Amino acid sequence: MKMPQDVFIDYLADNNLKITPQRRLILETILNQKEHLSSEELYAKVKKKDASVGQATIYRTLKLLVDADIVEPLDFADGVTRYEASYGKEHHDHLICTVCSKNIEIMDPLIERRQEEIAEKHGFKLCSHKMYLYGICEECRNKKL
Amino acid sequence: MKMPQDVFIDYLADNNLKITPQRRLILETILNQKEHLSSEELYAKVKKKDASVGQATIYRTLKLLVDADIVEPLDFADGVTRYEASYGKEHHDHLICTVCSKNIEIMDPLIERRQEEIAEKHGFKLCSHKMYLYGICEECRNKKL
DNA sequence: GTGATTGCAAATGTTTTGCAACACT
DNA sequence: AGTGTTGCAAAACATTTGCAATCAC
Repeated sequence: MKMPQDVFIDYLADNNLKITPQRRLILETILNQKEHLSSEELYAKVKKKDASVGQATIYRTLKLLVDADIVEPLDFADGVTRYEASYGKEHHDHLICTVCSKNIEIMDPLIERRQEEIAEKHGFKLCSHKMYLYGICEECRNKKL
Repeated sequence: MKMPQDVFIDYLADNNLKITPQRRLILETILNQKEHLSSEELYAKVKKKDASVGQATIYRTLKLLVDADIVEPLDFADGVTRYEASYGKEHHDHLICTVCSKNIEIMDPLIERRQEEIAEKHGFKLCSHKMYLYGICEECRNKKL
């Protein structure tokens, strides 16, 4: 299995784009991160390593990484797009606490299979899907009492 | 089954809010609409009936309608929130053609139940969920050949 | 009459874009 | 050298908010 870095390099080469220190740094920063970072949060982390990097470069590089299928945009319905390194990882969905933003990764073959069936039934060839479950976690429910 | 209009009136009364021509008009406009309107599109439709209504009133009223469980916000991940009248209608998800944007409403009790189970397993009380299936419809696949 | 509501314009917050300077190949 | 890239600031975009005038009850 290729490293994400190499996938990126290949993607850039294939599209006549250039490998730059900023692009390397931004990808490294995402890869070293367990959590789902917003562009703003990523910007802060990148700045710690190189204060000269601009916001715009973050956005532009994220777009490339998404396009290269290395990173996936997530929508937790709080107004910001978050990103996670997805290359080489198994697909999963998210269960999100709407109070504390706790985020659990879920994987359910039964649902995955059913989604395929539904798409097929309607004559669709499924490309991708997004599923977000929003709820309140046990901790937060107990806090309220 | 109560009419959505009456649900709204009750909701307003319960919260010491007032019934205004603008609020009536906005609800009517959404109810008369089959498609999923963005705030912008709704604004345009409302203006045709009463040009004096402001954007802000659209947003404020949409918030009320969502809160009253009459209308549901949809997120098709294209930067705009869309809305659909949901009161009295069964919950459904969306199957979207990424080529022609065709949009099919789907309903699958099996998936719904499974979602509940997954949430419960993790100690969550499920509030809502979003599921979007993205694929290419038969028509668009045939066009390509 | 009183408090909620409105339209407007200004503010907000995220993401995008134009541009001149600069860097990768 | 030449095209792609960068940082900056300004722009764009959807949405929210402050406020004085107005309206519903």
